[in-house]
Amino acid sequence: MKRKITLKHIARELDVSISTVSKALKNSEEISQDTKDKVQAFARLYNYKPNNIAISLKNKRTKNIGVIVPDIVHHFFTTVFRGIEKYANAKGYNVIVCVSDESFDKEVINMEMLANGSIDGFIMALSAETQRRNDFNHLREVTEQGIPLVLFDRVTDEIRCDKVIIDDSRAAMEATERLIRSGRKRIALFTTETYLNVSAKREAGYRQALEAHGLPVLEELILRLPYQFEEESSSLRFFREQDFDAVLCVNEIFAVRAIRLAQQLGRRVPQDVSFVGFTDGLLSRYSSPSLTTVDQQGELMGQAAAELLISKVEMEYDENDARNYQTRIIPTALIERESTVLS
Amino acid sequence: MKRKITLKHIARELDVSISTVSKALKNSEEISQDTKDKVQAFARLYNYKPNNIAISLKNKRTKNIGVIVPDIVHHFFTTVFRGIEKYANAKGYNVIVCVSDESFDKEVINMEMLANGSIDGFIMALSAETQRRNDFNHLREVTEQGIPLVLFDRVTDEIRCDKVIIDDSRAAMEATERLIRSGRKRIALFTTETYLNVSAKREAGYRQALEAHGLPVLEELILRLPYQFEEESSSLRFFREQDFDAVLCVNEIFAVRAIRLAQQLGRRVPQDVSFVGFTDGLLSRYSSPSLTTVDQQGELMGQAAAELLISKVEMEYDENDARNYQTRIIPTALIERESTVLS
DNA sequence: TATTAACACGAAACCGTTTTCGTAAGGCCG
DNA sequence: CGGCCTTACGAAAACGGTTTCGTGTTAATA
Repeated sequence: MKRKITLKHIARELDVSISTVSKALKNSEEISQDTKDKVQAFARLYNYKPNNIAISLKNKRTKNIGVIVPDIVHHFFTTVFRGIEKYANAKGYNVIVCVSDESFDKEVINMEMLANGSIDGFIMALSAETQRRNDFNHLREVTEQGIPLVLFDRVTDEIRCDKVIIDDSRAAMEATERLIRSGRKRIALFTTETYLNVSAKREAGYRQALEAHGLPVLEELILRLPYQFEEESSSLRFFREQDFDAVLCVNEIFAVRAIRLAQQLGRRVPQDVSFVGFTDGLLSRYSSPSLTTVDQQGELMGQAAAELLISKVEMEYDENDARNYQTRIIPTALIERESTVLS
Repeated sequence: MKRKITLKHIARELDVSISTVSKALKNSEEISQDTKDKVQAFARLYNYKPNNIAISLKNKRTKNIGVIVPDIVHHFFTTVFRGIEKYANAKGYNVIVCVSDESFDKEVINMEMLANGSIDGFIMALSAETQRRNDFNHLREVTEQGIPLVLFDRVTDEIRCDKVIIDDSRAAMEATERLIRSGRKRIALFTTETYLNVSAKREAGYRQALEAHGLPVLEELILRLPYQFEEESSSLRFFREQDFDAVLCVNEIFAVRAIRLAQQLGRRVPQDVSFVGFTDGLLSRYSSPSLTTVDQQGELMGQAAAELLISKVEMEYDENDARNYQTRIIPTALIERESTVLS
């Protein structure tokens, strides 16, 4: 086993001091060319690489960023992660991922673990439970310590920090308008039961669109489903009891499941009922009929979040103090597919 | 901004030495109860938490594990990751994720970045390019340094280390037999064009099953598709020119796309053609007809990989040297859904 | 020849811990 | 009263780097 070689080893072997080795490897002016050549050759030969941990301790910079997401087996979050990872990697940063599993406690524990020097900053989307409890002390603690924080998608107004979101309400509004313009009159909304900021905003957009076009907002056409549900009884009942000609769903799973149900009940999609979802994942693309959906452009969000974070991390203290927090809004796009009739 | 407090601060404030503070916080016998109370109270008050980096440097243990996967927007890899993360977190480890993007170079760079002290061990699935080039020097380098390595799913025989895989060939064989038993005679195989170990093994299993049941292996019934393809022309041609009554696909995307195509061409699924895929993702579950598929149990794989790695990491040097490398085979299960006729 | 500047390098502090070892003070015993 | 053992703590080394500052040697200059 070839143990990792350190400056000390090189110094001893070449009979010079550690400082000389360190400087020689950085091509310092202070060191004679002879010595530099000797040291560099030796280092190359034994494949010397400085120890990241030691450097982190010295610089008080880890070149790691912490990402906390509610779930990782989730198309949207993985696309965001991809955007983060790409940008971070290009900037020489590594990414530590923690999954909160939608749990407040796990979110807190993970943050605390990472906040003790492991990372230079956080990028995160709040867990459902955190949003429900409205308790953000763990975030406040971190920002008060001067650790940069960027929130994305699932954000809160309670915390002052950089944020990256889509305009959920606007996207929902446009999606709803798309349905209205194609002649739909009784548009249902399938949303989540648990409290999520984004769901609330999408619902607001839906209501706005209906009102703006003089359509009544019918509460009985709003179906609230558990985030992860097994059987279809409640949606089935909804299909049986309600009369509607289009559905806006706050995610693609709701949409695809609803389409299946509609088809099983003999409704033609999109002729009898048309559907629009959120999140442009594999399901939207490959289900049949394929799903018209709001593309949240996760990769762009991730990249924007990483940009904001790293710029804050690398900023000198003075300018950082200016507290010029940004909220970046990533544009969305409605991707038209077979689940809506082309008007 | 409340800066992080260190042992030194506490020591200065309480007018004791750093060593005393350190020992007092660890409840050492050496320190009087009075002093311990004083120190602990102060530490709690100022929310002292030891600096992870300093501890890592001292212990030569980072409590980080490095995970390198070819892709993260990918159902199977995320389930594996979930398994890793859960187990690792429970054991007090954090996970640094790097995406090789199926590129050899990125894989090498990522490994080198992490190998210089950032992590205690690696869990990885090889990139397609690495498998094609058959170049594993970066892995060898890491293991020679004594850094534990666990390979999963995309593994190689060239490297001696722990491995976690499914029995791909057996799973493919069983899936094929399932089709044969339901009376299918001309079974096609849709596999990847690029060289992947797992695809090769699945193909072998497919061939074995046919031969075992006295069916001819028809090379023209094997379609090799690019890993990520846009348009369907080659599969379309295949559907037009070949005669088959079942298809085994090496992943769920190939399967779902093929099913769509079949339906568009007027074939009934599963009556005229039945399909079996690999990977039990959202697509398999929610497409219509839903897809019969081989569940690779990614979460179990991830957990097994993390178990193996952490046990090696925490093992004392002596026992580690025994070189008792394991290859764990995670059982697969064929999940029967609507794309095959129930026999 | 004395002064000085340039050169090339080393000593030491520092980042924040842990841990070994040394030691001052106090009490007990003979 | 001297020796010894506890008790309770501090000094210092160590982990692996970076960086500031000091210094010995040499060569150029006055």
